[in-house]
Amino acid sequence: MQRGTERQTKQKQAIYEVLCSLDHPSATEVYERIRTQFPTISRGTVFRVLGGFAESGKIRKLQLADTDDRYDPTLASHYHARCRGCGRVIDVVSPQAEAVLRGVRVGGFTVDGAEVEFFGLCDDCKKTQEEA
Amino acid sequence: MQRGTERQTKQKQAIYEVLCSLDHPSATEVYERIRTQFPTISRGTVFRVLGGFAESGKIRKLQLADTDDRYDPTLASHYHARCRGCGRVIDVVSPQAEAVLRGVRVGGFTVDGAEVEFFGLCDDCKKTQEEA
DNA sequence: CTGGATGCAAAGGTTTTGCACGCTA
DNA sequence: TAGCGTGCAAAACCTTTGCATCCAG
Repeated sequence: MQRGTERQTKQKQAIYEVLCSLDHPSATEVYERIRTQFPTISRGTVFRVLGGFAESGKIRKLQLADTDDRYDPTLASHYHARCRGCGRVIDVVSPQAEAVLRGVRVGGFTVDGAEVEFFGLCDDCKKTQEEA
Repeated sequence: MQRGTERQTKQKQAIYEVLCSLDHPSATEVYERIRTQFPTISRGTVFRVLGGFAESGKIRKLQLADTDDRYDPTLASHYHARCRGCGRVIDVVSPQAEAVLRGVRVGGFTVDGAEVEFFGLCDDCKKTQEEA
């Protein structure tokens, strides 16, 4: 009956820092990157730590279409836009959308949250596409 | 210069029917189910056919959080709610949310679509949880 | 007939797990 | 010192692919 005492370790700290320095990275990207300064860290640890952070609410886990899971250290409420061209993920803030979504009622179901993923093309990819 | 002539086969037909008879199934669920009436069908075929349907726009491919890809034969615009308890997926229709999301502008990005996933508990799971 | 569609099986890639050892508190 | 966290490696999963064969058009 002992409360899960979360322990502070260099690995956790490093993983969190790397996460913040990258842009919506996947677990593998964090792993690759952290490996440069922490050659012995294991994939399993990265997945476990990231998963733990997400579960405890310290970070967010993004499960977007057509790509592996990504992690986001930004906790403030926001959505995401994903470029169909380069896969880049951009943060989207829309208090208006938030308000409307919060008001949506689903029969036989109690809603307690919603995620939105926008699709489209970022300016760079759009330009490239137009040139072609 | 020959247009990709899509061929009609019993497998495709059966896969589509099974998809309609199940509730937002994953490719594996479709495979298991179809196997009862089509013992020799292969996993690869189910994935290929489902993927092809999705790409051609005949069905929708749902990539929801914490679960494998699911397929939805309903093309009319709608969103999805996923029960945290049993994982059940429920269709959600909200013209209002749709309208608002269509109006969202993202800097440096051209939005051409949006998906929404609601989270919560279905009545059954809510009841079960309250009893505990 | 012809080329797309299947079946089969093996490969791929991501995420999870079991275990023994190490290290934080 | 106790037991959570880590490293390592194998397992589990879902999905994709290569290739020979089959069959719809």
